[in-house]
Amino acid sequence: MELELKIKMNKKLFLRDPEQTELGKKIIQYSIQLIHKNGFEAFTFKKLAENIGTTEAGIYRYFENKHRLLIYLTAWYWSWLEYSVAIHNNNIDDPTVKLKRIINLLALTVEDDLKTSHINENILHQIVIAEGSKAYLTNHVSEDNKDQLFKPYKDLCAKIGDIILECNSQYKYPKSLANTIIEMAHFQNYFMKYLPALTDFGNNKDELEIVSFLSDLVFSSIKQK
Amino acid sequence: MELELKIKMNKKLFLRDPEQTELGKKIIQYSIQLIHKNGFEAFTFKKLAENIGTTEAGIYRYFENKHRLLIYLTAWYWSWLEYSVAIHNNNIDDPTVKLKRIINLLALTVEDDLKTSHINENILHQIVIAEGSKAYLTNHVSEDNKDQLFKPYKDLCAKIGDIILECNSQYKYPKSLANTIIEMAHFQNYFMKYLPALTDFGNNKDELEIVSFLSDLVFSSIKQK
DNA sequence: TTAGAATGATAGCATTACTATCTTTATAAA
DNA sequence: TTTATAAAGATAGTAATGCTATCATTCTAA
Repeated sequence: MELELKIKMNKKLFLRDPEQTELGKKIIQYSIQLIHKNGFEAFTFKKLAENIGTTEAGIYRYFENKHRLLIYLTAWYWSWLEYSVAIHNNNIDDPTVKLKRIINLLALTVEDDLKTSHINENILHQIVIAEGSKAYLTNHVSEDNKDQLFKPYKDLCAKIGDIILECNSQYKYPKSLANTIIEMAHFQNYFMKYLPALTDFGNNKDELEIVSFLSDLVFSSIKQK
Repeated sequence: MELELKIKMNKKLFLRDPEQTELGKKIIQYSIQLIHKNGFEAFTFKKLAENIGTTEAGIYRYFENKHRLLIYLTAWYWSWLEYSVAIHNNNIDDPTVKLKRIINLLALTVEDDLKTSHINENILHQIVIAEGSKAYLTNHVSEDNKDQLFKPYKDLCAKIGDIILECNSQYKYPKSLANTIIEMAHFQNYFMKYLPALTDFGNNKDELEIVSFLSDLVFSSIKQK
């Protein structure tokens, strides 16, 4: 059985839908590689075009600019993660267990999903860790937000927030705690790798320690007094 | 009584010390204004030079590039905040009180410190909220870290971590919790302003709610079982 | 008075971030 | 079979960005 997974993306994210053509898929595939390799600042459409074997103008037919492409990639990732969370929490009733699984999904190394042949989720996860916040930390965040570009991120936060409320319906900050889990899963991972003095995880660089930290943080917060 | 406060900065942050000359101080002063106004991406040395009434090449004598200037500004801010924390917690014994005051300093609107005439701390705080993480979210974070460019941030984290341990010497993640407080104070502020659906603070946009959220998060985590 | 440091003025250059246009190729309907 | 039309290729061009270099001027401190 061979399955293929397609995520429906907001049309404002692109000029031409990259999922619909071979070149489009290559743009996604190679941009993930390149951004991961050189970082978002050093990434240009010219270099991407050279890697793919097409022209700069060709890329511009799909994405307005590299920032839009970054938003596309992160939005795709959050959508995929929400789907992934749904799968992993299927048939689970205990909200505590659900929350723990979410923390695992956020903090542990992601495996490549074979149902999306041109997207390497493992690398995309690393991009989201290192570059993800740049998607919304811009001067045009409000306009982008009006265009619903951050909806997948918000949706995931909302879902996690609901599970937090399932754990404790009295807890006052489910959404803020949800985005704290997400952001901190990524920040601790980044700090552990590149600025280890900022964390308590020493040099063993074990992602399970991040899970422990986050679990402790979350469950002590939402447990009833 | 008129006081002046000077913060000693790591020499690798600049080519020529901006605190030593009039032009240098103007670079700091106007870069804060411009980055705040247009965002870091749209900020260029050319525009800065035009605003100051000097030339692009003149700015390059002080800073290697705009990213170094951003690191300088954030590093300066963290140093100033550590000093500010020290002042506010002077003569306080109860570590719980100290921690609460730190959360207030991080999450509430900062007032301009008149002891630093060319730096508007209120605006700089807003820059650190919106652009601060870009200082270390780069491909050259490790080299920059070797040059100690992030020391002020680390120092502040370490100080906060120590106070967390004063509250509960058994708590396992003082440093990670410290950077969580710092980052989340800023992220919640940013989300409240620009992506309010992500938070539980509704439309009243009261920074005191962030203080409540963070206090709840921190003190439920470190309270002994 | 004179050497050194800082600044001003100007030039130049490779790269980036696009936009435009024209041609070719593939596909699918008339 | 012809004929639209959509996608891609090829090429050019342009303003802005991110620098570096040089030479002249001013200002200050020995």
